[in-house]
Formats: sequence, structure tokens, C-alpha cells
Amino acid sequence: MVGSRNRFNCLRKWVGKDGIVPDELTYNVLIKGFFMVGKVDRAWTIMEFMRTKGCRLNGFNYATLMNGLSRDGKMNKAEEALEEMKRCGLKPDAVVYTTLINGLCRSGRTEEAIGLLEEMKVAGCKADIVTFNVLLVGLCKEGRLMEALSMVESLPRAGVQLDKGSYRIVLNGLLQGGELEKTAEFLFLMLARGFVPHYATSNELLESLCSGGMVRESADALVELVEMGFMPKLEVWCLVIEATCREKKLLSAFELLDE
DNA sequence: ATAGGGTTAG
Repeated sequence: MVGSRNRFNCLRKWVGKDGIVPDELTYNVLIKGFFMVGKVDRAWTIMEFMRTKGCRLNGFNYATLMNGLSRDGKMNKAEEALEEMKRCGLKPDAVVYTTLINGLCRSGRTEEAIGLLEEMKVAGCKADIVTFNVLLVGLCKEGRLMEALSMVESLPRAGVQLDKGSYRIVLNGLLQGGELEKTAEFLFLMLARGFVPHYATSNELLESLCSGGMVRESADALVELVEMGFMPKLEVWCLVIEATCREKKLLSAFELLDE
């Protein structure tokens, strides 16, 4: 295995003596590689090297750079890179913005991440599914569950196609946050829209509804989940039926058993 | 064209 220093020296030799000119793509592979193995200073050297060779950074290079910086805890540097990019006349795209939004969310700066989403809109850059899912994770982690919920609730009306990940992020956030009623409500919303929770989440959710006294909802949820092809763990199945019996809803219990 | 961003849950 050749060390990173030697690999770079190899490139230096090619460029210096053999007249081989690497393009931005080659540089990008190197920048990403050095960031991946934690050699941030080496990544910097590559970019300095690019500049001395008169090779300007492109959007890919900036995205790679920003991702490396924010994962290295250097969020401010990543934000500076965005400004530099704009100064150079490059138009940041959804990947560049999403990279920064993710970094801000991870640093607990969700409010600023939302600000960047606004900036995207103003700049005419369309946020995609990755952008929204990153932001949803950030909102949930910060306990801003109602905002996450209302985003998922309303985005499809605005023409944004969310995926099962979007729904699972929010469902999970609500469940972990102890928002039992909202969780049940949200489950029915996502099922109605054709998105199913993960197997483990479904079981956990049914258990939580039962132990939280929401027996009626747990029975309804069970029926709907089963209709979507879900097969609960045996103990969860029993739990819901027993709870329904205890509530003296014998008829409902029989209906469940029929299912 | 190629190269750049993520989550779910386990």
C-alpha cells in the first residue's frame, strides 16, 4: 500500500516532469480521498496546488471541500467556501446547498439551515428530496417535531415528492419524542399516502400506543398496517388484542381476531 | 458522461 504522501508525490511528478495535466475530476478524487482518511491539510495542499497550476475549482470541488470541512467540524470554513464560490461567479447548486444545510444541522444550527433553504429558493435553486430529508432529520433532532410534521404534511401540496425515508424520519422523531397522539395521527397520514413504516418501528409503535392507553388507535393502526402487508410480532399481536379485551371492546377484539 | 450531498433501522 502506497502512503498518501507518495501518491501525491506521484501526481506532482507526473505534472512536473511528464507533462500530464490532471483535470478537476482527478483533483476531486484526491481531495475527497484525503478528507476521507482525515488528512485535511493534504486536501488543502491539493487545492493550493490546483490554484498554482491555474486550475480553478469547480462546483464539484467546492461540494467535496465543504463536505470535508463540515465533517471535520470546520463549519465556518465551509460557509466561507460558499462565499468564495459565489465571488468566483459559480452558482451553488442543490448538492452544494444540501452539503452546507447538513453541516449546519449537525452543528445544531438548524435555524441557519432553514435560512439557507430560503436562500436557495431566492436564488432559484430547487431543493430536492435529499435537501428535505437532511432538514427533517435536523428538525427532529432539535425537537422541532411540529415543524417537521407540518413540512411533510404540506410539501406534497407544493409539488415536492417525498419518499418513505421522509415519512420514517418524522414518524421516528415523533415516536422517540413521546408524542403519542401525533405519532398515531401521522401514521394514518403516511399510510393514506402509501408509505409504510419499518417493521421494527411498527411493532414499537403498536406497543407504545397500547401502554400509553391509546388502545382504540392501536387496534386501528394494527388493522391498517396489516392491510399494507405488515405482519406484527406475535407478542405485539397478543398485546393489542388483550388490551382491546381489557377495554371491554369484545366486538373489536373479535374483529381483530378475524383479521 | 465521469467527480460532489442523506435518511429510514439495525
